[in-house]
Order: sequence, then structure tokens, then C-alpha cells
Amino acid sequence: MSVAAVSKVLRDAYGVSDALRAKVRASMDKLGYRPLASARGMRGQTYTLGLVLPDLRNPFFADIMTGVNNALERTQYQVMMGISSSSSKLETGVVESMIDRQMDGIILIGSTESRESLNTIAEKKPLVTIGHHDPSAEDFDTVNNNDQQGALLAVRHMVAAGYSKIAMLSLQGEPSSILAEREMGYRRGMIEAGLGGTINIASATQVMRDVQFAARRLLQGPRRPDAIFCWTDFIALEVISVATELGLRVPEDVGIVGYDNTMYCDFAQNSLTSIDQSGELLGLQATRLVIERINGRTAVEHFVVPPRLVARRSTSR
Amino acid sequence: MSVAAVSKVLRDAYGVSDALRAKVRASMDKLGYRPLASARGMRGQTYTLGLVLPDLRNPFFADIMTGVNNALERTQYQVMMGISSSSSKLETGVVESMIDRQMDGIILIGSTESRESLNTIAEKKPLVTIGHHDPSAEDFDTVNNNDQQGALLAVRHMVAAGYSKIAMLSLQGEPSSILAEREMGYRRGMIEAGLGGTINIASATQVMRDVQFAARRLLQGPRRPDAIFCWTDFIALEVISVATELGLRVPEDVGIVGYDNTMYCDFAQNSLTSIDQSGELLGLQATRLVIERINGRTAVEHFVVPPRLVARRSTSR
DNA sequence: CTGAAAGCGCTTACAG
DNA sequence: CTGAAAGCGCTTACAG
Repeated sequence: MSVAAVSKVLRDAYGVSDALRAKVRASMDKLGYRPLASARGMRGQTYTLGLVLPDLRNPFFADIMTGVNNALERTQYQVMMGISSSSSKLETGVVESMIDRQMDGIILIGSTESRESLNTIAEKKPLVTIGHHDPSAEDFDTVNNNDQQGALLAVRHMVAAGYSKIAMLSLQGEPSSILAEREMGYRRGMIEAGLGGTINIASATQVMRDVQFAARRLLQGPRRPDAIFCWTDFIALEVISVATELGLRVPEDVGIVGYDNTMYCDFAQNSLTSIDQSGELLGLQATRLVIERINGRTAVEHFVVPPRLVARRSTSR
Repeated sequence: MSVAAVSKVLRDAYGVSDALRAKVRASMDKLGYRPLASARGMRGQTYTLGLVLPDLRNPFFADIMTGVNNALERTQYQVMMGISSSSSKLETGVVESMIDRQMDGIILIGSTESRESLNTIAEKKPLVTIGHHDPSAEDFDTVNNNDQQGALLAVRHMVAAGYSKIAMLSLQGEPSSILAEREMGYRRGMIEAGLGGTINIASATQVMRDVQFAARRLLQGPRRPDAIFCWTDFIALEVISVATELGLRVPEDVGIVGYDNTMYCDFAQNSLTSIDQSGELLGLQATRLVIERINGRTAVEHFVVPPRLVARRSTSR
């Protein structure tokens, strides 16, 4: 029973008899042997996937993780997460550190990087992005919900509910492709409904104070909207809070729609209409794709899931 | 300029002249050299800390991460996160995989493991726990808020606000030391107020349906409480939701207190009184302690921060 | 089918 | 102060 034999059993490689395999397995169990990922990484794989998320606050990312974990079930792979907004290190920094740590593949969520820098990463490691639209990318796979359609659904729903002065509270900061897609969907929806003249896009960072400021500005301004389509559920909940404080009634005075359909939407005190982008499915699919790439696939894949509007009281006028 | 020299510069080790150091640095920059963590891990450190959290849904963990990232600023260390509740692998599984991946130290959040199994981990790697009370542990450090006092503060506050039939909605599942501490604090508070006869502890898992069921049972039962102290803010928000659906007014008919003082507490539609356990500080301190241990400290440290009650409308009767 | 040997990119004594 | 050499625990040709 040689070192080589153990290695082969470990990787389910061919060239070991059933007898030897059983013997090795028994010894591994008896000794509680665990292979060191670092040593394996020196020559082969580490069986570790790197997942980079922009922040931990949005419960939507927990949905994605559920899908990732489901896909990893019964595989040898483990996932390690890193946060791209950590004060000191930027997105590329976190990704580089994943590469230094020999992750076999990388899943990047909500990236704001350019095609070029994503290609640079993809040269080194199999890469799949979630929440980054680039249908003509060739070196990495993308997994998305159709953000433009999501925004369109939101506007159509609000129009059908009788709202007409519909604003969008978008995200301020690094421009991203999903931002562009959703704003485009909003514009198209407004124009389609003959409301092109009242298109009104405000924006705020994710910082609480900022969102409150932007919400107050919208709700106290001269052309006060009667409905607001918000970037995420969390932002929508803040808008509900501000509206409540200003003495405005939701949905009577102002209708609110969020994005992601997180668990908070269901609470009676929120009852928030939202766009569901099937986070769990996105995570599952991204994980499958990255493992396929690790196993040799080179043809690009772009996976898009249709969004779904879940109507609740916040728009039931 | 030898391989050894590069290694020394990398680790800021002694025994290199300023001239050589500068030369090495220049070359490193020019070539864009990045050391491979796996290779470093074979002989020395990986400069990676492993952080294990029970789930991604509780926004409180994001506060902890903020502290961790602050502590890591200007150090060479990176943090990798793993989720202990991932369907397939259990808490020990995730920790083992962190050890296989040569993490230099491990921070374990909300562990439900026994002293023995934590000691087993601590034998292999520097270990610090957050949210696990074991003041006489000797092989690993602990970082906590004083959960017993937190619960006590909650009960005292509710009593002062005029509530008397105060129930606790606790967590069902693996018993943990923080669970024991909080329940103890609740009991002590009740007895202290002369309400020992109406002690009432219900419990539910974190699953939404479960919490709703438990909340309904409490609020529709024969000895309906006039106030409920909840395990986390999220659970408290669910209780507010159920109460609202049952036509009960918060805080008039029932007062609610949460735990963690997460951002959601501030929303006008929630305005939830909660116990702040300074998550950011806990994360910061745990990170410092684990790095100290990596650098050789062996004397145990147990850090405890006092909790703070933040009163809001949900208890202002 | 089986195992001895080289090598992955570092760190660590050790000799110069 | 500097660098040649051994060795960390694996995987991968390669010879037996």
C-alpha cells in the first residue's frame, strides 16, 4: 500500500484493484486520515470553490447559498466565501486572494468589473458570474435573472394597479450591467404605458442614511411619485418606513415594489410586493456550471431565468 | 537574489539587507508576483483565517464581519467564511475542512459543540468562539456579550413598561450555552419582579412556519402573554407580523423585544425594542485574539461585552 | 495492478 | 548578509 495508491483511491482514479481500494479505505478510516488541501493544490485540485459576494446584509445572498450548497451535496467540493466590499481589499483583491489560495473555480456575485478584468480572472480559473449581464462574454459563464424583464413586470403591475407617477429608486455607485438592465426595463415600461414624460430615476448608496435622504427627497419633492420601484427589498422597506414617518399611507398614497422577494416581504407590517429572481436556482446553476468548467468544458454558457412578480398589499390600491 | 531571499522579504523576516529587500520588492512588483498560499501552507502559514457561521440569514453576522474586516485591515491575513448549517456538511465537517485547508486560525460563531470537541479543534489550530459561553475553557478563547444580563435587561424593561405576563420565545434545536444563559436571565428577571409564577418559555426552530406556529399558539392560548421576549430580531418581527394578523396591537396589546439590534429594528413599521450585543466589537476582538494566538499566546482569554437595551415603540405602553 | 521517484512552490535550518 | 539544499504532503508520469 503505497502513497500513490492512497492518492488514487482519494481521487477515484483508475488503476487500483478493488482489494487494494478496500484496504486503503479501511486504513483511512482507522487512522482518521484527511488529505491536506494545500498539498493537493500543489499538483492537482484543492476541491474548493471560491464564492465572492458584495455584502452579507442582503438576505437574497442566503438564497443563492442555499442553491450552492444543494449543488455541492454529494460532491467532494467545499465552498469558501469572501466579501468583496471588505473595507481594505477591493473586489479584485478578494478574487486574487482566492486564486492565491488555489480555488478550483470562482463564482462572482454582483460584480462591477469590466469584461477585460473578468477575462483576466477567467484565464486563470474557471469563472461563473451571478448578477452580471454580458451575453457575449466568451471566457466565462453568466447566470442571471432577466433584470430588464423584472423591472418591466414591476412597472406594468403598478400601472395596472392604477399608479401613474412611478419613480425608480436605483443604486448609486459603480455602474453595473444589472443596474443598466433594470433601468432600461423601467424606462421601457414607462414608455410602453405612455408615461415616458414622468420617468424619474433617483439613486442612493446602500447606506441607510443615504436611502432615507433619497426617499424623503422623492416623497417631499414637488413632483411626488405615487409609486416607487426600489432596487432591493431592504431599500423598499426603508422607503415604507420613511413614508410612514411622513404620514403617507402605503399603498393608498404611495405604492412600493421591491426586488428579490426575500423573507421580509411576507411580514404583515411590510407586505411588500416584490420581484422574485429565484436566488436558489441561480446559485445551483452557477455551481453546476463552474464544476463543469473545472471538468473541462470550454464552450460558454449563459443561463437566464425569468423573474416573477409576487403581489402583496404594498401595491393593492 | 535567491528563492530564500524572496521568502524572507515576503515574511518580513530578519536577515536581508535593505538593498536586497528593495531589489526583491521591485522585481515582485514588476513581475506581478503573488505567493501561492498552498505552497506557503506546506511549511509555514497560509495567512488565512477561517470563520464559521451558522447561517447567512441573520443580519447580526454582518455586524460581526464588519468588525473582523476592521481588525484585518493592515494585516496580511484574509478571512474565508464557511456555513455550518449547509445541508450536507455539519459544523464539525466545516471546521475539519477549514483545518484541511490549513487555516492559520479559526473563529467559530454560535457553536453548539461540546467543550471536548472544541478542545479537539483547538489542539490543531488556534480557536476563538463567538457566542459560546464557557468561562472555564482553557484551550480556546471565548468572545461574548453577557447573554444572561441581556435577557435580564429585557425583562426589567418590560416590567418597568407595565407588562407582567411576559413570555420568552426561545430557540429550539441543539442546546447551546447562550440559550442556557438567556433563559437563565429571563427566569431571574421574572423571579426578581415577583413574576416567577408566570414564567413561560416557548420555543421554535428558525424555520418561518415554526415560528409562526409558536407565535400563534402563544397569542391565542389560554394564558396569553402581554409581552414576548424573542430569541432574535427576525423572530420578533415574525411575532409582530402574527400579532398584527390576529388583530392585536403592538405595543398596546402585546409588547415585543428582540435581540441583536439589527438595522430592521429602526424601520417605522417595526420600531422594535432590542438588545444590542455590539456585534462589530465581538468580531474585532475575536480576530485580534486569534491572531495573538497564532503569534504564540497560550494563556486563555475570555472577553465579555455588556449588552445594551435600545428602547423603541414596540414596548412603549 | 502496483509502487518508486520526481516535482509542485514555498520555508527553514544551515553553511559560506 | 546571502544562498544552496532539504523537506512539507500530495499527484503524476513511468517502470516493474
